[in-house]
Amino acid sequence: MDSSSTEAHISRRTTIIDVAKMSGVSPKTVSRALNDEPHVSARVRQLVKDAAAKLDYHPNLTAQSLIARRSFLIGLTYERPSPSYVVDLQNGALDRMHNGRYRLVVLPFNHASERPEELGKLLLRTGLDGVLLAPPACDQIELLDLLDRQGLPYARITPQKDLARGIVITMDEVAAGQAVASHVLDMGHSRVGIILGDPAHAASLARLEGYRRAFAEHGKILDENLIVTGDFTYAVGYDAALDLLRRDPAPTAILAQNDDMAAAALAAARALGLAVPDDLSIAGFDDSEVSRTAWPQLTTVHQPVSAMAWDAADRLIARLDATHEGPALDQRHEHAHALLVRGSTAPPPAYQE
Amino acid sequence: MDSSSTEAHISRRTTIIDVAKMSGVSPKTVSRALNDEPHVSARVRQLVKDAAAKLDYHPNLTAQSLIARRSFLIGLTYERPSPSYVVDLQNGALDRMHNGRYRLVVLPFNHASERPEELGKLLLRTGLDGVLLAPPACDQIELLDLLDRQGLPYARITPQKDLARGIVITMDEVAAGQAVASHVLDMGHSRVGIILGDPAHAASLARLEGYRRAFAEHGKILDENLIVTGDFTYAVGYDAALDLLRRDPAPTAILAQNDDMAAAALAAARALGLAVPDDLSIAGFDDSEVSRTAWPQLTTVHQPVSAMAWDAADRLIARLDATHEGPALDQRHEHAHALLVRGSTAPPPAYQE
DNA sequence: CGCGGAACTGACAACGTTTACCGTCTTCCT
DNA sequence: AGGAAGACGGTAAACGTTGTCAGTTCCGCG
Repeated sequence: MDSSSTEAHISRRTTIIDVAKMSGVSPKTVSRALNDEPHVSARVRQLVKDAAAKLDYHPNLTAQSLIARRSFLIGLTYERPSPSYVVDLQNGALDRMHNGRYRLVVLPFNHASERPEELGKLLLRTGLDGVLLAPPACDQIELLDLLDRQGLPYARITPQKDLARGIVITMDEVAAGQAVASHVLDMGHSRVGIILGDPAHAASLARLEGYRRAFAEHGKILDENLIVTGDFTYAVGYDAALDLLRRDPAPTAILAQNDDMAAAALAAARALGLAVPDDLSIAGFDDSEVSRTAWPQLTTVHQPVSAMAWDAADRLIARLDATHEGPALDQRHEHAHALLVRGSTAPPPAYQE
Repeated sequence: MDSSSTEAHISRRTTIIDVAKMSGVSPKTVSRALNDEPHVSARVRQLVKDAAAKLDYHPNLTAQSLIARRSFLIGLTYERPSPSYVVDLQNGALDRMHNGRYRLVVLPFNHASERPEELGKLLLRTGLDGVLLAPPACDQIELLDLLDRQGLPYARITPQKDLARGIVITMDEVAAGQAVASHVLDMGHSRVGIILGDPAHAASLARLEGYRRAFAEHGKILDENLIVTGDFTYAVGYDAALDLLRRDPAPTAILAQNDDMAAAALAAARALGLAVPDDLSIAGFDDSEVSRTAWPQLTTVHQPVSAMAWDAADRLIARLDATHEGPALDQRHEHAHALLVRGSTAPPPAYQE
């Protein structure tokens, strides 16, 4: 009647002993055969593998971990960014781990900057072999100190500070910011509103620095009053955009530091009756899904999130699998950004014929 | 010079033995003290805790797992759905596990319907205690058979078939489909185009059944020629919408089976010069992020993904933590949908004054 | 002053696998 | 025939923790 009652029986998982008995060899030979070690004849190896298959035997990972002194768990920690960013990170990392022995544990953690040691405790408590640190955790020096002290290896994805520390996967945020700003300035815009991301992310300031360089390069002045602070979320971005657009005179272009906030600016513009890109140009950042599903599609900067996560996982795993005498691996790798010009940017109204 | 050379030293993790030595009691007592078990005097308990804190001691989870015969790992498997759906699932499940001993391992797997036993092998090989199955894996009977045979507990999120099997968290997809279709029909639409999701997801057909009921209820005919098949992705949804909108006469409303495809329909409508909702009404499904960041915001059906994932994790954990003699828990839980009427739907052109 | 019982503590085995070391028995080569 | 290399098994130990059980201490009470 109750299907769960059947499993109340002795449902002991099959162990290596069972396989040994079935194939008529010693447990140790089973181990050797299944792990493709030498000193096993082809006949016995096949015998063992058949028996294992028939019994649906899967070696107990926990026991293997205990003896290997590794959990084969890699953590990924991030802080409420946009869903597509998270998924890109995960997919990149998982793609690298595919068919490996490692498993990916997700560990979102908010407000890492305010309580780094709490995050550190979480990471330690989780029993990881290594951890992938996305912004802003990758820039929490206190956290890095703790991890170093406890000997937990980490790979940092797009950190902005202390770039000599640990495995570092970067993108030149300054150059990326400069590229998108130059694009807008090239088209003739001068009054440019800026919606910053979360100030806790060092990337926000790096991108702003890029904007400044573009302005300097073009001999134009970046109006500090047109810089407002967001936090990478749509809701706050919407208010920030409304704030900017109600200025007099209003900016003719808005640079948002991620696509979600750019999409919010798009909505704010529509609410005020402004056409994009004819009345107002909007550029985002990240090349996330929303930049493609928005209308018009957003001009943005492609951030190779998946590729960086892949790389981070790759180097972290290389580090974990390295025999300790091996030569130090190069710890740093820089990825290229790419400006994607789409439909949300155009010359300012005055310039149109 | 090379910072990694320092860790080549004996960086043995601190064990319970170290704590025992430091506090001058037996390892067993340390274990008891730290786990807040009885039979330890307050004095000794404090002594041990102090020593543990001073040594930054964290018990080895692997060893604990070995003896508990549990890995404290819960898997989540899903198949390339929209990022916000994945993130909602994860957040819901993680929210339940917060501060528990369980950890969430993500296991995306594509084309589960074509090779269920491969997915099963992956789940088994990963050493999980239990697994959360999102669509369409939750409806792969072959997979459920394999998991049952191996005794791996699972919770199914919004399955459509075999609802008596395992832990089942459902939403009435038929009723949800009926609700959104009724909304559109109520406003006076008759020529309604439909963009189905991936046919491998049983939910696609359930929602369609709901549409049919709404049409029947309103005494209207659902034109089978206006049903096109998508796969839940934006790109395919775009082509499907273009296909529908080029019919003569074109539909005055489109029901898309998820928000991504609805956003694509929005873009397709704009490409053809149609205004939404004045010329064309569009409704989505899921209440995902894109339904809020699109413009106009999409009328959609809220699917309580996070809440369902929370529930799935909750019941799965209850099952895992249950002493085997405990009474059978209720295995089924149904969540309510909610129709969200937003800006993308309005009466058809002929009805407007 | 001794006794019963509760409270506390520790020795030992166990979880399932791999590693180490050594011994035996084939097999095949010269 | 002698010898060497390869194949395999036995036994023991290890990984770090907790369950079992027996032992010790401490207390109040007769």
